[in-house]
Amino acid sequence: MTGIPSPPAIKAWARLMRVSRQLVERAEDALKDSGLPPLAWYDVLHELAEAGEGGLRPFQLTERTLFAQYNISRLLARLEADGLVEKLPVADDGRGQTIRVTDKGRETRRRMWAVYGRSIAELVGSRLSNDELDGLSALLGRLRDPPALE
Amino acid sequence: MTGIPSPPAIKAWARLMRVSRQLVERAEDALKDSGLPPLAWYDVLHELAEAGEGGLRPFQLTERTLFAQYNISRLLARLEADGLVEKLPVADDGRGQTIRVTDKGRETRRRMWAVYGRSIAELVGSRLSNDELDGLSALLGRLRDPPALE
DNA sequence: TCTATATAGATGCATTTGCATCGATCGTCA
DNA sequence: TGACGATCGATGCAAATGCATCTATATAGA
Repeated sequence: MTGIPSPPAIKAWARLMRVSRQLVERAEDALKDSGLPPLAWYDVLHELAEAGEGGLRPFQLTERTLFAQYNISRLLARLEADGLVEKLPVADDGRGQTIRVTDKGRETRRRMWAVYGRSIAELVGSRLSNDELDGLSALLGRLRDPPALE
Repeated sequence: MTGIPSPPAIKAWARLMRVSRQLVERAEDALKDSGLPPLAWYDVLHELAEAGEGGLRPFQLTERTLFAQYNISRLLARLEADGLVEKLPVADDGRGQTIRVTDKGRETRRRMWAVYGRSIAELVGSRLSNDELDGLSALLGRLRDPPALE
């Protein structure tokens, strides 16, 4: 019975695909134009900054960011090469490591946010009222996996 | 003044990014599990099927699908290698070509839709009412570029 | 304790993407 | 007509991604 999507479902899906791609592209372009790293770096730096001194394990980053494991592994290698994060051995698990953001990483994140935040404000904040934005968040929240109760 | 995004804007943006990535991933996985080509192929085959016998020029595909020019160029090469599309010289423009979907391409699209459509129905259609879906489409429509009047 | 299985993270290899640029043709304007 | 800039589409090369697999450590069970 749910085999064939209804026209409203198709339309909403199509818009979601198109708009999200467009917005990502715009935000990426803005970062590039400012000579800053791509969005993926921001996502990771953001998570690490929120985690604070304790840092995070790579597998925790894969959970929170939706990036694949091997993707995080190599992304962290690049971030480390740039001095934005540091890898620390973790005491009670010889397999693992803890990733902590460095001062330089924090600074990079700050500079990225100046550009990224402006993109968000322009692309989304200026086009919908706060009530509409809340409505959008609520609808999107229902599409999450697992479906949250909200 | 629009430099710093409001909290509702940030939340809506974050959900949009996360949900859209999650949904794409789910849909891609479903196609892969059925041994079918990726979503990008569907997008192109869909546009070409809609265009009918007249076909489309590659640059028209880049406009409609948001894929970069070089991306379309290589995607078409793969589709042609698989016999899903054919490239025809175009009479009044020696630089260009017309891309037309083949019967095999139409058949592949049909088989992809059986899976893709089910994903849409499950991931979106079954989670929101038709009114909610329409509301979502309307809100997303306001985020398009250029901002449509709707 | 010893073995089997699961988990953390890295990596070799193939494919895809991004970027810059190229060759070819078109359209415009002198 | 001839020259010049713009447009169409392809491609070489570097970087990123996907996939499968690997090593190392941890955990569970006999």
